[in-house]
Amino acid sequence: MLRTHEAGTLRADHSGQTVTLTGWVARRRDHGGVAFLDLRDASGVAQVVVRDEVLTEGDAHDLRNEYVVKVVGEVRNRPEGNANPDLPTGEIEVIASTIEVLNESAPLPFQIDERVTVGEEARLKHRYLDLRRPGSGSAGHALRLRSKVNAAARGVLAERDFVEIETPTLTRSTPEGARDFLVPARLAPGSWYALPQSPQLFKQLLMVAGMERYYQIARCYRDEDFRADRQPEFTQLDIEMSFVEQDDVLELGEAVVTALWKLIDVDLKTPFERMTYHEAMRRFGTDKPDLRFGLELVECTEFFKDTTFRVFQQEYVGAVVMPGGASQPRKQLDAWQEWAKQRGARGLAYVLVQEDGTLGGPVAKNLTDTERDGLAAHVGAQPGDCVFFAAGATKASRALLGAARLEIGKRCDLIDEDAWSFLWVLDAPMFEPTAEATASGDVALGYSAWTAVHHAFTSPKKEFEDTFDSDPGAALAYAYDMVCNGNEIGGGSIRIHRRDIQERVFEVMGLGEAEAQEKFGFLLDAFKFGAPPHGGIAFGWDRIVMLLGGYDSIRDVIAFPKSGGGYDPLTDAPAPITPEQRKEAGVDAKPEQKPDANPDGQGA
RNA sequence: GGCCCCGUAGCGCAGUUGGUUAGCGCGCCGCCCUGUCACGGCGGAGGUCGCGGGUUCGAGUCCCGUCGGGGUCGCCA
Repeated sequence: MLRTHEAGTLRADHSGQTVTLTGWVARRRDHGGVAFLDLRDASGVAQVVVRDEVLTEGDAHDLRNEYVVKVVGEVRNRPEGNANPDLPTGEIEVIASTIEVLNESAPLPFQIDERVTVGEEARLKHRYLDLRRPGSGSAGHALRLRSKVNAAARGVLAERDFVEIETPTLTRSTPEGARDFLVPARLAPGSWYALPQSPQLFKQLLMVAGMERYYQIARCYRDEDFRADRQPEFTQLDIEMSFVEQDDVLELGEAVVTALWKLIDVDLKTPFERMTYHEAMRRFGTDKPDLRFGLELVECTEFFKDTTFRVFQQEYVGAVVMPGGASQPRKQLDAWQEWAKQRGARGLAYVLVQEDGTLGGPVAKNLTDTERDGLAAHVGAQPGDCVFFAAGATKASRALLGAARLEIGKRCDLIDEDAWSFLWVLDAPMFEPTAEATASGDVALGYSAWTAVHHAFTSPKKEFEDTFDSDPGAALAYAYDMVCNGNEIGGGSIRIHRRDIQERVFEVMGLGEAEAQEKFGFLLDAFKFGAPPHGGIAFGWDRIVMLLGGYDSIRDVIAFPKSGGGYDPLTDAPAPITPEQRKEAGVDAKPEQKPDANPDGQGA
């Protein structure tokens, strides 16, 4: 090693020792005859005192920020009154006897000092400098945390004899909802690999293979539009187990997550709270409720059963209360309308409960006396509160109220930012009407009235085994999501392992035998040979590290993330290819037209 | 794809109702300084105001378009 100690580890009891340090010049305070260098390495910072003669000898007179240096010197306690209590190494300093410049640094595009704010665009373009920035909120800290997260998960899984297995990243398009990234196959011009959206099918094959307990920290690829919590390539902790029931998977999931939160000194209570999908939708208007605050939705359909107010004569009427909301100025209430419209709603009806108990706002005068008298009590509103209503289709109205609940929680500061709320959302429906899916632009798999909510291999709950095809809308699945503070951080299901049930599921989805065989024949084939009952779960790894570290974006916890449009500001990828590459890759090759070829190129 | 916000020096930002030479902090360059710790002092360099068009006597400022970034809805295990 070029050094004997790491700068950030030096303490008063090193005093008197001669040490060799290596690192970067974080800052230089030159007083003419003596200069103070803050020497930074990965462990932290130590102050080095350099006399003018030593600087001259080391040809280090023009030392600038981020020069790489090697310092030999003696550790000693700082003179009386010169200690720096803000620094872990503040008791001591290193009196340099020699200093050697190992490398110079050009002037920086931005300052490494973590107290200086730098825009994300600049940081991503020079990510290697961004990662060099110290501090607990830095991207570099996030990567170190992430490494510990990986190790903690591996620890739990190794303890239980799980097998870590890598699956291909060049594969066939798998039947999940998103667009695939495609890679041309040079040796088969006109044919393409797809990058996996997840290792879903491979992990099921591994169960058929008798591995029994599989996991992988797996890179997944989806060609969709991005968000703060989405990247074109992202990471899942992917797990699959044989001979298990739903409770076994949930228990394992809790064990993994508990180990992760221990890293930030949070003890999670297990088992986690459980809630059915329907209950979550009814009470919170979402399948990933944030339970750090109350403010549940109130069903009002029955209450307004005989209403004369046309707006409320709907399949569903619901409400959410905004504490103290009655004092909002008119402008603010109008802004709520805009907010609702942005979400595709017509608006957000509201009633203001005045301090004297009378009701205000434009809706109030349309209500009958009985309705006015009972309303506040029914929705649990106090004088001074504002009651927001949504009326219309059940699903859309609840979604709007659920979003309003969150917005109210934020605006009224009802969310305890230090709290961690974990729960399982269980019993998701197996199918949703294709109309709902396609109306929202979804590409439905198959050609029937129903499409799978989770995916096509999700097992119906035992009590729906006989009826899921006669009444698909009512069928519930062994499907579960782990929710943390309103974020879905993991999800999975018990899979179908019986061929007859799988075929009936395909039938509900309108997927013919030939088409099923074409899309994932290799899985169906495998299932002929003694597929064990199995199930699993996948965790959104980037999102989990983001939550653990308190970051706002998953870009902060990815070493080299992409910006909007899938662009990498560091490498300038994606980039055009040369005509030669184009020819060789076979990008433009026309595939041979098979007689029964399906024109649908979506790969589901 | 829709909507909202942003784009001014290497970085972070200000720039009034459209008005003369576009500012501030940090950084950078030079000189000085022996106890500083986001050291300090003196001096200096650095700008196609994202790009294109328009309105105007005059545009960083107003209008249209476009590109880039961020957020959000759509979409997305």
